[in-house]
Amino acid sequence: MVRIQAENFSLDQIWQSGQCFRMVQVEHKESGDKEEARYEITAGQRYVEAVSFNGGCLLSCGEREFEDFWREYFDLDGDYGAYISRIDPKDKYLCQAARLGWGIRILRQGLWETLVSFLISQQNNIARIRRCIDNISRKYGERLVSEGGTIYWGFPKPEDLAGLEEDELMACNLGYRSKYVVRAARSVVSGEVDLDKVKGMSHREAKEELLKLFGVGEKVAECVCLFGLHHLEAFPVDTHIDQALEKHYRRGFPKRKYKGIQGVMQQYIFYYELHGDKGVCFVR
DNA sequence: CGCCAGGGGAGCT
DNA sequence: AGCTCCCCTGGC
Repeated sequence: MVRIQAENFSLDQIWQSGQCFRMVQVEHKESGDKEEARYEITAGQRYVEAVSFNGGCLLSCGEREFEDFWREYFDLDGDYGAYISRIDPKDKYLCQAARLGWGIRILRQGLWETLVSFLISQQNNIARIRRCIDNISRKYGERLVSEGGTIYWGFPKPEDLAGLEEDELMACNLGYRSKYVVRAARSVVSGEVDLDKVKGMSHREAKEELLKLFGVGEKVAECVCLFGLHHLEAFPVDTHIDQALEKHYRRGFPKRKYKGIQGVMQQYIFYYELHGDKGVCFVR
């Protein structure tokens, strides 16, 4: 077991931020002041179970596995306090958003995995996105067993999907997005789009490269850059963000002020728009 | 059954 | 840049 107790880190908020569709909340208890939740997290070919409580969380892995993978995955070396301190105190809206989403981290998810996830995300709701990804993992991913004996499925690799018919993933409930995923897999396998090269590119270059893929537009490309490449300057604009900008930033979001970390601010806003009305505010 | 929304995109002008 | 049309499911 590894205990994570860091400033500006909340597993619950990360889950609620909806950036990872392979993080599943399996239990949620609330009694008085205490709040506790259990999660199953799959990333790439790895799996871990987690319990969150007021003040931190526990991971079901050893120190070695944690240092090897999860520390980076959760972006625990990022200084989110520094990001938050850059927020303009006069921007009450953003201050409040960050006050609510103080524990969000931009997870460092795998590039291919993120690409497929957000191809599936378009015109789709989060519950179904999760189901879709679970379906393709079960059908085309590798069956693996955790140290604790839990069976889980790794994320299918491009080669696992490139040979399918374009509509074959409809059986996994992807709907019309099936051909986006299959074509993306083919483009990657053929080398038409080299994901390893994309990893070394600037944000502008990477985005341009991703936009070559059928089914990848502006919004999906920015999401892939933010969550799959950790380009913190990426600023995905979906329907929620668009509405928020309309309401609070009539002259456009002041990206200059937050140069290099616009993506973090985007997450605070996104989270606030989705959960702000529920009054969710975990005690620090 | 119809209607519509769900973290858009392609293909036009 | 803005507009239309389109794709598939699930909920009502």
